[in-house]
Amino acid sequence: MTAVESGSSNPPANRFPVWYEPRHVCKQTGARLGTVHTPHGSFATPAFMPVGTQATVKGMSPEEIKSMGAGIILSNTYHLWMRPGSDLVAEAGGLHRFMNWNQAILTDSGGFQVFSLSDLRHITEEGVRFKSHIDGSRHILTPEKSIEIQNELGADIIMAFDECTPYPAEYDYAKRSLERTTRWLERCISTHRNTSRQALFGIIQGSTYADLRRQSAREITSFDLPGYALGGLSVGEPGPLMYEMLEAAVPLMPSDRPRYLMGVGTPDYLIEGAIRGIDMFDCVLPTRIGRNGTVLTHKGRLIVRDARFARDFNPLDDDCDCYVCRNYSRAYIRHLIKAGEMFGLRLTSWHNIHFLLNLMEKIRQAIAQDRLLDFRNEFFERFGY
RNA sequence: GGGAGGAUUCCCGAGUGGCUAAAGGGGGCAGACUGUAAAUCUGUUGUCAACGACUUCGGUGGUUCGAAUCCACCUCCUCCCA
Repeated sequence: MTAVESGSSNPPANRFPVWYEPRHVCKQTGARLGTVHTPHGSFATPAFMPVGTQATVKGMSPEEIKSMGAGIILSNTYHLWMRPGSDLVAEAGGLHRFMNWNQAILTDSGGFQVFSLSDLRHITEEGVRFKSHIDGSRHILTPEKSIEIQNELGADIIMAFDECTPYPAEYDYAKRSLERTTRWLERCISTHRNTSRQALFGIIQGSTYADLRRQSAREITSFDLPGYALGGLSVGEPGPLMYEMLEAAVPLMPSDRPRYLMGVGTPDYLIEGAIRGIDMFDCVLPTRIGRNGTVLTHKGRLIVRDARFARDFNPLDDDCDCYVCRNYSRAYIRHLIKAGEMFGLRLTSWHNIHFLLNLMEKIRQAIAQDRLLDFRNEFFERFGY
């Protein structure tokens, strides 16, 4: 349960463009409260990063995302490479200017697309050959190419090109895959040009095998990088198995660098991740389930599209003070969704993003007060875990 | 007034003697969604005491072992000619 702090750094971490400033460690859980500094502002951790794959958090304006308290968002190398092209983004003055977001941005390397576009790609030691999901054209994404693209895009944090291993994975495959991800990291590091403005994070793999997670953590953290991530989790494995992997890997990750758990997640995973020493999370969940008619509430998920809410004039969550809950009812939002009105999708996305950002704020407060375990129990009591 | 074509399960629309409770859409209902090929996908959608039974394809009456499908008449709708 308690994340072990280890590996104090000798050189100061703030020699990187992105660096972790510790604030407090929860006496009850070992969870970390901190601040991550970037060339485009700082954000408090543990932090949730809304996902804006195609240089937009679907349905939301940057101003709206910012007003909810997000200090950093994600975007995606593969998708921006396919369309509109990283050269075009560079010509626009970089991703921040292109999309009018002046706070921090993290770009994923395309490693997740190795996983999610598995029918359209082939992996070799050199890299990954893709057939474009847009027009079927053939492309090869290598560690070098991914970093070149990310250098052009200009995000504050860029990710190493990895293989997001699917679940379940055979032990031998998971081992070979993680070792290749380590070799790819070396190539990413030697390609990375803009080291003064962009921080490259390495990604720990190892599937659901604790010893492989430890092996990967040792290999990846042997490179002196501004931050480290855990990938290949939350891809279908049972929750307790993911927690086990965190407990295996996190203690091997340096305490003076941000730790990022990729692709997570649900409220319970966010809390459990924070308890185990994670600082950064991202997930498409709030926007995706929002567009599909589901909202997060303090009492659990609620499919507001369902008929039983047709005449429910209460807010989505009676314990929420977001713009949506202050102004609109379940009945109205259900109506918009049933009628195919885009505003409905915006409202559910809005509320869901707010819900997770607000949850992170509560987690940070609980850490500051050394009561994150109590908070977890109180939250789960109502949320239904 | 004459001629032609239609009426199918919530809607649109296939089906033209048994394999049809009836294709396919839409709509409805429910579920899923975790570094976004997702405003997507999946299931379900006559009734019931429900591994079986019953009632359905405008109405009535026939033909047949058997009809949504064939025949007769009736009702309504659309189109064309006067």
